[in-house]
Amino acid sequence: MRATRFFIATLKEAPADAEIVSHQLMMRAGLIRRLAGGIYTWMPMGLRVLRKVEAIVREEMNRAGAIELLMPAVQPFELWEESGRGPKYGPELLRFKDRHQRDFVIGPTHEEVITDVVRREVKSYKQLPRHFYQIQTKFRDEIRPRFGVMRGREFLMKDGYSFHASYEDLEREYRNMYETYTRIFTRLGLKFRAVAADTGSIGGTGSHEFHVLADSGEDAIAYCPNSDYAANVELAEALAPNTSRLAATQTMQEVDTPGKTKCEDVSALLDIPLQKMVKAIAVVHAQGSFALLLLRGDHYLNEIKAQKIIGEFRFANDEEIKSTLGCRPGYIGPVGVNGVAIYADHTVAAMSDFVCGANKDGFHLKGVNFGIGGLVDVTGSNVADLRNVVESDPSPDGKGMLSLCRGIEVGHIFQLRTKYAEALKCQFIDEQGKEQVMEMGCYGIGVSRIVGAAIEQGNDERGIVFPAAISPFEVVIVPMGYAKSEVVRTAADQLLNELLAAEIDAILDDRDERPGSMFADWELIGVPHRIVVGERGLKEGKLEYKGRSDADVQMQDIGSVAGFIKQRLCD
RNA sequence: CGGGGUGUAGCGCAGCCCGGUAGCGCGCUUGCUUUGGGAGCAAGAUGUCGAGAGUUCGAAUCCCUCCACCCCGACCA
Repeated sequence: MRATRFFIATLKEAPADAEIVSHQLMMRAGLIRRLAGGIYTWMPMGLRVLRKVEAIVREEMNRAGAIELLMPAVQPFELWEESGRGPKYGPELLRFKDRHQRDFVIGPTHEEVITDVVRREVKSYKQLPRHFYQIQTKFRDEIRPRFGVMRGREFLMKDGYSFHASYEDLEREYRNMYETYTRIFTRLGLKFRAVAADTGSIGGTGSHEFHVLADSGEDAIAYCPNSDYAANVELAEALAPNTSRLAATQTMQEVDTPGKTKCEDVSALLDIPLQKMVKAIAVVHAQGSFALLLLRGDHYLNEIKAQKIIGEFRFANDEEIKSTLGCRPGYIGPVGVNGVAIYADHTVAAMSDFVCGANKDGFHLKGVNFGIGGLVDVTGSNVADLRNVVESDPSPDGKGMLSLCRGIEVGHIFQLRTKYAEALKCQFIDEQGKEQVMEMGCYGIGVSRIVGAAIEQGNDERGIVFPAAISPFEVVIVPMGYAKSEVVRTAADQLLNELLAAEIDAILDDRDERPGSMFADWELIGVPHRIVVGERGLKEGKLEYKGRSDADVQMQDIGSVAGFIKQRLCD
């Protein structure tokens, strides 16, 4: 490829609406342009990246035995009524009517359509198992599209659906996909981690998310460095402490803490460690009853866990707190409250001689103990895992301590079991001639999101640092004075031909720009390898090589460059 | 949807409070010079000031309505 025949659309400044680095860099490098909220054009440079990701995904899916097909983006709404998902999906499902006033949707996912295909085409156990997948544009009318291509409304996704005669076979395919996804993300050159995910109503161990690790990721992940345990912090279990509660040694005492409404402030004022503090969070149940959730001073509430224990709730507002407890938020405590349910985190239940709010503005209590002086003891179902795990909590698999990191969800595999097959009557005849409902799995990869995630993971002050596998070009040739110097022009043209002949995806920047702006452009775009052709080096029969993240250049003999690059790309 | 904010040239912004000539930087066009890290000089082009209605002799500026976009919260690849 030659730059003058391609389309390079770099920008010095990023549009103001691009918030995170990957979005800014994708705009600046001319990979994408915005059409409407959450809807982007993939410019030629960006499309090359997208296609490379797609190709790797396709290759590995095919190798894993999945069969590609392509389903319509437009689906009749009836199918969604049949599966019962129409109402549940709600406004995220983009609906419209055709000229005959028939209801249609633009597909946000394809469980219904694929199940409809399979229920019509697959009748016998002899045709099972089958795994169909497609790489296709989806539309989800997100409440808040943001982060460019990472949470767009229109996006490219690989979605696969497998059908089985037995649960055992579904499990086999699930493991197959776990391994396939691992291969895909490895080939893409990304740092990633598979984490256990919520399986909702279906339960079991049947769901994993694949996260690209990046500090800016939206999800917090807890993992054990000594084992393969990893889970979304939303799910990661905080084990109950294995030490039992110590006997009380102090008597309860009111202390003056004017203006100190945060655990950290009270801890500093009283010179008592945060780990001896208890915070109480006031919530209101769906039925209207009040409850207090007790957490250690340095821990944070996990709303998902709490919801599972106490049911739907919302946070109490200031007036409700005032009228029920008689104080402002910041001074809430569990002592002397009547008719208010108290739920304690495991850690809190094992505490003694602690500090908490006095339910009186400007005061806290110290030397507080469960079962003494107006504080009921907490036992049984009122003690639960209510908090987010923190760094160095014990790993639930008992193999060491947890570490935390952040990730971007780019893949999700799920054992659907018979949820859709049942609703849509997707059945087959088994060996005994009996009609059975198929077991299903589904497996998604956010293809366009991967591009954003890769950039989020690989960038520096100069721009994108692409893994070679998905860079728009593998090598760029930057000539010094292409228009002026015939030696340079000849050498550059010849090198381009050599690289292309060696099946290296190379581009020659023949724009005759000033060197500075060519260097800046290609560093912004993130091409991993660069060769400079200049009269200076040519005199000695040498070309200059620099890797995108290298500190220095190195000189290579003109004849050995193609081989050298080939070697680099294999590393 | 709730809360906050922004719409002025392709991009980044000033002007708005206090109404009166539409402005800056980058980019773009032309010419000359320059050519190993986003060049210099000179000359140009580009705007329904988000849309509509209103107040006024006069509105980018004040008032109202709408629209779009962004940020913070509940979803997901």
